Amino acid sequence: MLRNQSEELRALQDTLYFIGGKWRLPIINSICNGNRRFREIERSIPGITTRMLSKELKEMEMNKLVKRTVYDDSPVLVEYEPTEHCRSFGGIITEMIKWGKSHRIVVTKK
Amino acid sequence: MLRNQSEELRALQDTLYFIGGKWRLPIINSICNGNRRFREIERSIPGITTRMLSKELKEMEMNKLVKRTVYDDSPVLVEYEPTEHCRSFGGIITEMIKWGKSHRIVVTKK
DNA sequence: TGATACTGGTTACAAATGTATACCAAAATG
DNA sequence: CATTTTGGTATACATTTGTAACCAGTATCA
Repeated sequence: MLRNQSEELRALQDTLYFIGGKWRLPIINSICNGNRRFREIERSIPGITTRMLSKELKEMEMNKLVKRTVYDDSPVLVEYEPTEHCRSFGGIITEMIKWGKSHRIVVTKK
Repeated sequence: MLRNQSEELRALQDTLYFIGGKWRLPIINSICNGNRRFREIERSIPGITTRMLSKELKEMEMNKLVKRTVYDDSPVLVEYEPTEHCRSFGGIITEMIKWGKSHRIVVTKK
């Protein structure tokens, strides 16, 4: 065995820790696909609630995954933009979309 | 925009649903790396508890991700083997290991 | 001129999920 | 004969997630 398994496992667990729950990646995907406003992102992700989106966006801002800008026109306008860091999940997301597409029958059978 | 975004999002969410919590992928990884026995898998994943491993393995058996065999020598010997389905997560795991390795500094800084 | 809906969220409570810890019987090891 | 290993289970507790209502400010519609 040439690969360092425990190093790989640690990298895998780090990534999973960073990705966290079930909403982080869909949100990253939505924002990277061009959605910018709170309700726009919310509507683009079936099943998410205001509470979870709000919570995730806050954490993602702290982790420099998104940049939050408030335009103080009246009414106020809030915009979320992806950072480079945010886009670094592209490979993982692509692989997951690929898996989901080719296993759709299996998943929906349940 | 040529890609079908809502179809991709659905595929992504299906995959996330299937992967579930934070232990499924490390377990798949461990078993695909050759670990076969309960305590062996447990020891190979830092942080996991007996309860979570037991719970996950049960679900994974139902979802045909692993094959559980009981060899009734005395003492009893239980073996978990990966199925083809299990190995289909290879691409996702590889991408996650890649991400974890290249972002280690960022993650450990927290 | 109200009534309704949309903006970006917050709050309180319930349900689900995860963690910690102890425990089990049978067999092997020291 | 005491400890360790096997493959787990049971119980209690903590954390996370989901449900639902609500908020002020503005815009839209009849």
